[in-house]
Amino acid sequence: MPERFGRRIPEPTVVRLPLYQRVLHELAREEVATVSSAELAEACGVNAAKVRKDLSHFGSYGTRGTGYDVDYLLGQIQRELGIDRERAVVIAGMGHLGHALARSAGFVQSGFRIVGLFDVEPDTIGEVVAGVPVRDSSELTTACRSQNVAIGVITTPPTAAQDVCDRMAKGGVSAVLNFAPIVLVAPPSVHVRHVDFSAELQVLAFYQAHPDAAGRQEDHARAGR
Amino acid sequence: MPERFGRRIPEPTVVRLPLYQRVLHELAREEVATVSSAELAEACGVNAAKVRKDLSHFGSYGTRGTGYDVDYLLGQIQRELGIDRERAVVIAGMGHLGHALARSAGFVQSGFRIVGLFDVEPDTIGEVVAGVPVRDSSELTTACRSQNVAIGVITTPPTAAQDVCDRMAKGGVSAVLNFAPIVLVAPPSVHVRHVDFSAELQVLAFYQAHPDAAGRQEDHARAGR
DNA sequence: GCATGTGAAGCAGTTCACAGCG
DNA sequence: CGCTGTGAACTGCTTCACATGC
Repeated sequence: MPERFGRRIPEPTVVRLPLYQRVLHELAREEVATVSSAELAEACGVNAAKVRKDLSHFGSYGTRGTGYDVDYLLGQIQRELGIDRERAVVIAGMGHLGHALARSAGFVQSGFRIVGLFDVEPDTIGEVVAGVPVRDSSELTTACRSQNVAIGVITTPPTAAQDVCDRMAKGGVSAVLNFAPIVLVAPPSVHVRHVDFSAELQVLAFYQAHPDAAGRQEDHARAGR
Repeated sequence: MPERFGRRIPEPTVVRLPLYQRVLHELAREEVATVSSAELAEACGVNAAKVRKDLSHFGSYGTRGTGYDVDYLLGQIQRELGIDRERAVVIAGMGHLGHALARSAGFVQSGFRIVGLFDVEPDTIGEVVAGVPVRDSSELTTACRSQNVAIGVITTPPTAAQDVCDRMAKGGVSAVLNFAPIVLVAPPSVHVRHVDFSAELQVLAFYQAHPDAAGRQEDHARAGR
């Protein structure tokens, strides 16, 4: 077992945790009691050794000869992901994407609660989306501070994104999910992740233009069909 | 120079190409004539050596002592990304996210043209979004085939995603961008990329719960502020 | 002189393969 | 006997450092 605390988890492992979480959740709903690393790997489209190595970073949760107890493992992963405690989220930029995210089920499901929506358009301000009123972006910093916001989501146009990020950081937000196509500059205390649709499309386009250099398409299952 | 053709481009490099493309596009608009790898790296939040290595995979586009010609380099990258030719895209699942993507500027900008929208809800079918009528998902396969669709975008609920993916694959689509929280199984000829909002949030939550094991937050710039 | 292009070194994550244990 | 947990080997990306060339 790796020395607990001071434990340094590889980022690829962290990124796979939500995947394991979702699949285990599904198995739990199907009342499956135990899974082997091979079965879990199959369902996640990854390598079995990777699953075991990933899980081993957090301790020994399995039983040799049997596998992992689904409920217990699920609980451990959720604990690692900090899903037990609820986190306050704000969304800045209530265009189509902001609206879509505000109404999305995925947010609420995993302990994320939307406590604020922000925009600069007078027409949009005041509108109520998913039970939350849209406020003026100028209130962003104080709102984040007073409502103890953990995560800020940026769905503004790229020109406004840096400003909004600054306001969030100033309001004490320490994690930002950025959908604007721009490289954000943030203090080291703020963890930024970036999602870029058109970049994803361009990557797909690249592989279509270069079917030769496709490399292995990840180890995801892709049964003949 | 690496032997052209048979060239195998590392995936991390491919993923950075759209980033370089966007930043170069910006520089071109500002009428900047040349960039050094250091400047481009700074703007992209990556390491300068990485930029040079990435670009070197495609040939020698720079001038020693000077840097890279912005317009020329931009053109080369766009050619590599295959942005020159227009690609037909369909979106399946016209919920809030599907609507948002259909109206998104990012799609049209980079040579992606939406030629079809699909859903199963009778209320939604027939609606016209961004000038494109929503059709019944049962027409997906034939529509993909007849309109020579290159890329399929899946924004359906998770339960419908695999079915929709199968229909796309059957219709000759060779690239899929999946927003549904499910692991898709597709034939090897189909390249699948996955975007998962709530997974991203969970990753952020993990790092908040473990500020110790944050690792280096990428080499992205994060000036003191 | 200055910035590219690139071998070589370094490092991180993946995969193997098997000892250990239920 | 089966499956986990993990050292060791491997693979591949990143970073360094410098020769090369404008």
